[in-house]
Amino acid sequence: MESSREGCLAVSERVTLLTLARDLGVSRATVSNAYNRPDQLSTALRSRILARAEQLGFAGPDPMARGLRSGRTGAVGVLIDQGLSYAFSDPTAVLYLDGLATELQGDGLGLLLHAGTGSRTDAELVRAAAVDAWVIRSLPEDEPAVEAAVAQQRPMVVLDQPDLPGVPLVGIDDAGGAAAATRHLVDLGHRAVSVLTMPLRPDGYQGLVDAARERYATYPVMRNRLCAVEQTLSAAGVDWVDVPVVECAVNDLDTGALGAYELLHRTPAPTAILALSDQLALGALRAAQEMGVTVPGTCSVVGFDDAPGASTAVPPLTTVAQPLRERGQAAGAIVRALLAGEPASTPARLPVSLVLRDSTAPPQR
Amino acid sequence: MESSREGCLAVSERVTLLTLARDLGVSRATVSNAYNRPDQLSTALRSRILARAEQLGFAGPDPMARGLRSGRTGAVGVLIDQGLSYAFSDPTAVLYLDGLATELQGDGLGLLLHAGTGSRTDAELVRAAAVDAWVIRSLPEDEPAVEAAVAQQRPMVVLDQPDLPGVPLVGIDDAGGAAAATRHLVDLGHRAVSVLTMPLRPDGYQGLVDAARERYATYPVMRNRLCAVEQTLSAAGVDWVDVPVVECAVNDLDTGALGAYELLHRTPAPTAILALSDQLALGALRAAQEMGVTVPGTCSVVGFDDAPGASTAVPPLTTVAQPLRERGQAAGAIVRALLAGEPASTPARLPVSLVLRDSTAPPQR
DNA sequence: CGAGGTGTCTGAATCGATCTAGTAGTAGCC
DNA sequence: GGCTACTACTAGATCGATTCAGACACCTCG
Repeated sequence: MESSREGCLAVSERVTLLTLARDLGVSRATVSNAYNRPDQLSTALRSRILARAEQLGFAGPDPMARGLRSGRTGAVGVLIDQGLSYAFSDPTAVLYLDGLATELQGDGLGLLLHAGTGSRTDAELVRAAAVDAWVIRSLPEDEPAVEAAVAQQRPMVVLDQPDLPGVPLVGIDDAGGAAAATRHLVDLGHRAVSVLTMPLRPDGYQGLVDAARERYATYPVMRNRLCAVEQTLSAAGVDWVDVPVVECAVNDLDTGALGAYELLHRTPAPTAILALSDQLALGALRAAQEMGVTVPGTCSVVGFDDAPGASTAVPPLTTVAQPLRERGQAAGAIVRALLAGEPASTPARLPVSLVLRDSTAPPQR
Repeated sequence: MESSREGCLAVSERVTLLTLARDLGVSRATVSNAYNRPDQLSTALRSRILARAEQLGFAGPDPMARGLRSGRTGAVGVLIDQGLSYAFSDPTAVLYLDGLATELQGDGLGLLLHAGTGSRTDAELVRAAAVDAWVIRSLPEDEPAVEAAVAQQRPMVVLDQPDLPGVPLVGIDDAGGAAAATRHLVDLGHRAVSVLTMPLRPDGYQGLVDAARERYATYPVMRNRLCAVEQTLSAAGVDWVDVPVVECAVNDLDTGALGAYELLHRTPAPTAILALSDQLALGALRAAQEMGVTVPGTCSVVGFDDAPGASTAVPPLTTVAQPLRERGQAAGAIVRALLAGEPASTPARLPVSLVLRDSTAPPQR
């Protein structure tokens, strides 16, 4: 018998498995088993251990030590772009996170959020993060934080972009969706189409996009969608050099409105604006309203995502619908599979569908 | 010299500090220093180590082991209620998280999100989470996950509720705000006031609140606000038993509308609805509109929070403004201080202010 | 009676780093 | 030469658990 006099709550030392074991005169292994393998000891001893642990203020095995030994932390790293404020303000991002969290919660996994804003320090944070797996959504191809995550050699899933070799990707048929939206406008008779795009590079650029910038965009999703738009328009006899493309530095309503102003002020005025996200499309609706441009009378507007808000916009937005929450769940399911040691059943790209509402119509003559 | 033949990328074994040290013929301490204390070794050796590490695919010291030894993980646990989907859909919660993240990002801390939904398994997750500190927002007093977090004996900060002994709390003057809003209605001449409240207990109850439920609410913030409303109305000569209070099971627009329907259908009809959150107030606006009740003509509506959306509502909402993002930042600052070993400078409750807009007016005669 | 089982519990190795104290080696200085 | 000062690096203890291979007692069955 050693010092520990009676059951007083000693303020001094930290209580560990060892402390508890000594106090009770059993081995560390037994105390560990009391927590992790109830079948390995008598229920009597187990409850004695648990009771004493409670008395001494022992909150259970140290998560860090346990993690080191067993190789699991119970956290999945989530890499988002632009910082949390942006991620939370983008409804499509919220739905993704929600789907992901829902899927992982069942396995007792929490989400460790980290931003990838292009800075070196982000990469440092990622390098130092103790997670079981990484889920990355919509980051540019050359993001340092992504490289840091890849270097950790842990299970990993990417949503949308970037496309990393050997890493399962959950994505949609971007080209198909963009083509369908474009074709819809073409079929209505539009030829003076303008395009509003999300960032092509994370450099804060706002304004008209030239061919070089388009070709060397580091966000492959936007590259693919733009490319599909170009092809579809070309096939309809519209020369791509005559199609103004404005890049919005931020994917939100205000910036979308800003970009739309620029497009609507050009001559000849566009008869249709094809926005590559609903946030931008909603911004375009607002800009049009403020400029007295009727939609779809004077100018049609098409979005992409079918985010919440698209259907209740005025007018309701014609857009390319994609399964937003389901994508998050799909990513979560792959993470679970990978952590369970199963091979990732990389799903095909999820299908999209054009939803026709009231923001598009044939051009006025 | 041992096996490791040349610089080939051995697929087989995991590379650790030790592997690398052996490979280079230096000690583990030196390799560790190459990463953590560049000043402790010659730059020549350091770059040799780093180069070789890159070759062997060593991504830096294992975060878990480092965490065990140094007692830091670089993650702050965030406990939210109702699951992520809800947290992300509530704009006040998003602003809080944004402020918190902003404040912590600088110190290289990530956010580990966990939900406290009242279930035992949540508590297990919390117990097993490797974090440096906990930040809790708006959970009931008897939440098991909270107890689990407290038991960990780590630095901790609470936002709004619950009020835990010895734990710094960032909050606002709830009673003052509620009293101001009530007084405003009273001063306008309202006597038939109805109240719409957020959950008093996390049991999903929806409907009229009786005295017992009000008294034994496990969400102290709502308890306090209701209490202030009661006192202010009593002082104005309105008997509290005549004031219908409807509890909404979820703090969102739809549920707020539901609650408002119930209130507006009662006789005598209220001349004013005091909603204890802006989400509920916005729901009330919608319900009123759908019922053909004009606001503020037939019925005034007051909110609480000044959330985004309050000022652009139709009509713009009179509400109690509180510094939403700043609260998150304040919580983050306290966490940083605690982690730095400084004592928490518990701030006084942050001030609120009544913002008068167009949703309130004197009652029609 | 001995072989085999079962239920409990222990000892010691191990996870992969950090950190303190300390050893060489070199240089400066009187 | 002898002393201090400084740089560059190392050995070994340590963080707090998990886990596997037994040890021991007791029971059962042929």
